[in-house]
Amino acid sequence: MTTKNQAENTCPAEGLLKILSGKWKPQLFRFAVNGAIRFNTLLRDIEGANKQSLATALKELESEGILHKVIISEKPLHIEYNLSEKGLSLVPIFQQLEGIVK
Amino acid sequence: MTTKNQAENTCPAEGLLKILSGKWKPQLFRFAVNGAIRFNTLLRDIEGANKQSLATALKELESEGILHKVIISEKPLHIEYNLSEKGLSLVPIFQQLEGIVK
DNA sequence: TTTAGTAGTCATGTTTTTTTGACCTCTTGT
DNA sequence: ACAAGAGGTCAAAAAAACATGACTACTAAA
Repeated sequence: MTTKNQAENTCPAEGLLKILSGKWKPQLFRFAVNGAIRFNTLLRDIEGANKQSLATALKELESEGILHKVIISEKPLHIEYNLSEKGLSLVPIFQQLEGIVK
Repeated sequence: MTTKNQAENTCPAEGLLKILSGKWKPQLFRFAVNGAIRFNTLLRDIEGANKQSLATALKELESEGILHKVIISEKPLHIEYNLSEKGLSLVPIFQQLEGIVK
């Protein structure tokens, strides 16, 4: 008995799962769901988080097209990260996952 | 501006995400979706996989209630892992994820 | 009795991820 | 001029995840 020779065996969801499960990523995602997020605010609000990891996480979520980096050129010029379309499409998935956890 | 003081900040989906994203886990899951899986068969069929990691992955998926370990006391006695109810409920989530990857 | 298959464990080593702490740039407030 | 906040980077260390190889126990066939 052989478990189907799906030799070329890369689960399509795998990459996305990895991206979403890195340290701090789920939190970042959740914060982003209810509004734009900013670096130093996150650093203050997520206890235990550190610059480097947040920077990496944001960069990865951005490069995966889940967050958009926006430079707000106003009075004290700052940077915001918003959920993209792709990011939004993940919301129901998180909700389902939360439903399953119970 | 403070990103909502959801100080006690554990994303409910986080644990599940982590469980699903460990090495070989997505593959194990996929194999399990189309039928019971067995240790040595997996070891042969998943190229690159090693005993230790498979054992750990199976154990974790089992302890999370995603797989059930079944001892088949037949002729040459062996062990099978099947998707549980919880495991089945993850199937649509994987499908959605696959739809998003594109 | 030796070999082969199933289903692992254990100790160890390597690799990858995360964390720490120092440093940098730019802008605004005092 | 200097401090303080925003938004980082870099090198190095610590921690977590993965891989390797040796070994175990049981069963069955040669």
